[in-house]
Amino acid sequence: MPKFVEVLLDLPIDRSFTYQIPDGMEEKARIGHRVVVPFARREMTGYVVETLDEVEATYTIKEIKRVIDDTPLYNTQTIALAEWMSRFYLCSRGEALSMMIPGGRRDSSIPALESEEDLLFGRVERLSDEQQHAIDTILKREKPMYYLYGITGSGKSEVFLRAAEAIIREGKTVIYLVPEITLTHQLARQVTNRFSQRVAILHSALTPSQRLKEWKRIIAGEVDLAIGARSAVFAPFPNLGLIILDEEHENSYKSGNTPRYHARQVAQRRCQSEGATLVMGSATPSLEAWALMQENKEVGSLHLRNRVSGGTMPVIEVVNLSYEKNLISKTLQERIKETLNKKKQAILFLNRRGFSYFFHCNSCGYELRCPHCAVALTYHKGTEQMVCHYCGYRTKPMRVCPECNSLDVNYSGFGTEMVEEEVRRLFPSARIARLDTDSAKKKGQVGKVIKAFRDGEIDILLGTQMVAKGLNFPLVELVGIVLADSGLNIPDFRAQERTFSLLVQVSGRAGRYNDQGRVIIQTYHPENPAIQYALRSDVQGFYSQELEIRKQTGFPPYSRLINLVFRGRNQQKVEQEVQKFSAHIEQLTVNGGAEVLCSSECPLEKIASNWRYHLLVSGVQASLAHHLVAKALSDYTPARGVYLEVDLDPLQLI
DNA sequence: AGCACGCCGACT
DNA sequence: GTCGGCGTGCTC
Repeated sequence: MPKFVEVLLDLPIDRSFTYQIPDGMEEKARIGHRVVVPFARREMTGYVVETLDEVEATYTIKEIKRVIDDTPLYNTQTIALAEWMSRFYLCSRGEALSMMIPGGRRDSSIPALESEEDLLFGRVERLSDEQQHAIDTILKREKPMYYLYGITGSGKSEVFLRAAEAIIREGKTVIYLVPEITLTHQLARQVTNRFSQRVAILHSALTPSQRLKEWKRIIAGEVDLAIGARSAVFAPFPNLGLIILDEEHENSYKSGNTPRYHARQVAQRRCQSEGATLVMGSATPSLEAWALMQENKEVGSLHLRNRVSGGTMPVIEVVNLSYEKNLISKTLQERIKETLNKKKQAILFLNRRGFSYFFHCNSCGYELRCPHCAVALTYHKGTEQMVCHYCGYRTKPMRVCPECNSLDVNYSGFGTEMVEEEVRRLFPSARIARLDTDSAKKKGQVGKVIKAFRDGEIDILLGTQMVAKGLNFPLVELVGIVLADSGLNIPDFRAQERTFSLLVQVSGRAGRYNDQGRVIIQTYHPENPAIQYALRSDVQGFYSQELEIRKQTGFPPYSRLINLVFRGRNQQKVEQEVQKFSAHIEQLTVNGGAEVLCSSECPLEKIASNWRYHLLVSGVQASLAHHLVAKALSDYTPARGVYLEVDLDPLQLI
């Protein structure tokens, strides 16, 4: 009977601590149980990862205070995954494990959108040849991963579900990952019906105790399929057969706090070590996934070309805003009028992101770009400089727009409020509602607006990113993208990819229930590749030229980026610390292959009275960048009051 | 991450 | 003389 245990704690130190098991507690203090332990004059929740019969110690070993769980919450496989995560994402094992276990640190995701989904679950339809071929290929499992690539409405969900059913019939289990926003009550109900209750729903709105209950059902073998967002990738199935990753391109698969894991990477790892198959799907794959598909080694590419339920693609028009007086162009005004006359609805989409922290021309939207990285420069008010956050290039902001000679250049921009005002002025009798992050803060507000819109009580819905996802409303005939450029100008090498993806996703949805679907893209740069390829629905064309650009500029997938963010109350101290670390890592950068690209203030240099500086490391070979940072971090602890966060494969540098 | 210990400045 | 700044080290 073991008398000692090794315990991991949710601390940024990567060590375990030894505790003694009090008499009579031996049965319950096993691997997989959470325990309460005394630790440096306080109590903490710990995770038992090992049991020991005897230990040699030069210190006095303390006793476990109490055991939390009656039955194990995790197994050696889970612990191994946490170990991998700590190595891969450069965090401690305790941080990784406590992030995986419910009741641990909360997963701070956005509250779920109460919209309904249109995945045609439950309805048994005849499969198309393409779908049948995809299912057959997946079930052969000749490759460890498959990518189901096809437009919205091509029946990806049905392929996923049939594959899941087949795997479950083999006695194995399935994890079905969806972006947070698509996991709705209706979707949950449909999946539950289809798999006759043997389903666990891991929703972010669940309380820790509800989440724990679902975990225990999974462990107890009462469940064949778990559906959920990002963190559902940790669902503790002992006999995992399949992981489905729907809408693979979605950024919400990447965690926003330490460890900043990506559900796709974790899923890959789990499938690899547990002998399961990974099936991903999207109409607009991430460039990383696309590159893997082209290689055709580990990822098998399955293309769904046709829409299952018919429905034509919408007519897409591009309007050049340069020749327009108003923010809402004559063409868009005309289309809105037509739509309203037909008693149909319109959605106006505005990508507001980024306008506040970069400098641009208010007349034509012109933006200063980095000559080395081809990304927009970020305006720093304090130093009156334009800075590239990938290579550190600096220059003075412009006084006159070089494109249109306008003097109206500054760092302010227009937001949803401004557009709303204009729309109200143009259509005084229309019923208009706004849906964005500000209005989403009020609880229940989002659901109310969406319901009203669905019930036809609103004519024009105005919104940001939020409306782009769940916008399947039968009465919508018109989608207007008020300013496609606002996404193109953000200082990010993925700006083109995101814009293209968004345009394709939005267009794909507009024609879903309706043969009259129309999409109007307003832009100052109609010649932009993202817009042009989206207009022609040329997905492959966009990816090949974008991959070429990434190759030339040395960005992912042709390199690995690691962003190290230092933050703290005291600006001087944080700055000093970055410089100190920069010198330290520079010294290790000897045989090349990986280098420090840039170390400077963050694009948003102060958040919640915390000063932020970052250091960006890049490696042509992923492992070289990883090794360099791991080595630099191995014998380093930041000064007091300075906190370091590691972001491996960052999606944005804010 | 916390929390105590310890060594230097300005205060009832 | 003490209160309190934050630099350093440790936690089984």
